[in-house]
Amino acid sequence: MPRNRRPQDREEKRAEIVVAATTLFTDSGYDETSMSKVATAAGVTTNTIYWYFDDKDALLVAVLDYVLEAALADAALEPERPWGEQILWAVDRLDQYRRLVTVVHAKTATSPVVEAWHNGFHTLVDTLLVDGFRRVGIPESDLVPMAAIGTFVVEGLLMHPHAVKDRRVIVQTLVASRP
Amino acid sequence: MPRNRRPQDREEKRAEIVVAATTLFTDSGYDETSMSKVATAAGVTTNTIYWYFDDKDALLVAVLDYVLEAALADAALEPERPWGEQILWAVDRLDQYRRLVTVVHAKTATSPVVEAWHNGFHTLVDTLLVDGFRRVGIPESDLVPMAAIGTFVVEGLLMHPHAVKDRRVIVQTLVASRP
DNA sequence: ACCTGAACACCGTTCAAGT
DNA sequence: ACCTGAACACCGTTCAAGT
Repeated sequence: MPRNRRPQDREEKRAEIVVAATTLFTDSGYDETSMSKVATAAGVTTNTIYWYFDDKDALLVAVLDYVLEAALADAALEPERPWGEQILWAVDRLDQYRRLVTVVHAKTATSPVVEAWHNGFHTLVDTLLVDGFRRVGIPESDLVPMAAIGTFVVEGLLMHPHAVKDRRVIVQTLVASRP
Repeated sequence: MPRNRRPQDREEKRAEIVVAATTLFTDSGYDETSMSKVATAAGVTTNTIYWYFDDKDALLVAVLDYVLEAALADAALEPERPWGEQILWAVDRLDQYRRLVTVVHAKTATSPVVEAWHNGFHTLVDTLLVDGFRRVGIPESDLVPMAAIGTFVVEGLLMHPHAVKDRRVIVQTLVASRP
């Protein structure tokens, strides 16, 4: 058995746990999903999870990484769109992860590892929003506050259910607004 | 002992529990505060709390009501201000309750009683924002999406720490924006 | 290196029993 | 009506023991 076989297996097993946790966390919620439920869904024993992850927070971060990576890969395949459509696409794409969005904000206050992920996520989103607003002609001096407002609108739409039509009106109003 | 003495006592005892829970929930967090900690702080036994509240979620809602009522009473005492200053005052006033804001959003998905409070809160905030934006001359047709954006900005500022100065720039950009 | 059975301390909640 | 002691089922996490 070659030496590089093992790490391969380890990654596969780890991934199975992450996939199981993703489904449960997004559908039933983080607090509502016990480690033993994740274990059962992944076909392992509860404490086996602790061989792969430090604790439940670390498993959450792994789920967040997994979900974000998939969304970014999807985004790369998508055609260029008008700026408003781009934002709406992202909101639609992330809509299924509402429960992750709320739990990240709640856990950020107490879990350093979740807080770190949250910071990195906001840095990424901020970069994307600054670029987008620059492209539609927002003056350089207003880009930072506009990106902040954009972030809050995207998060707000993810945290509060809205009809697809209402989302559209809100986002169009946002991208059409000028300070 | 007159018959109306009892309800008085009951309210006092209930209020003591709410005050104790408010401090603990806002400072240490909801999940991090056990019912037994609330009980100790309030000088009662754990299960006495269940005589006054259905469960931990109901206690959270009582805390939310208490905190909101105090903030509204404060607001009534405040002088009229320019629209942007009004929003900034509210953000400053509610800043201490960041942890309540995040936990409300997280629990809304699973607790009907928290969800009901959350809905009521948004109805209230929406009314205030529509009025405010109308006063600064936003056309009637844009009031609804602008109020939604305003809500998301206020919540976003409460959920993400910002320097006071950055808050000001963001809110000023918001109120100066026109679709 | 990887996995498990059994335990630990703690949690929200309940309930029979007291006054 | 109000409060308690004691219990219940469950939780995240640990650890000695196995392979």
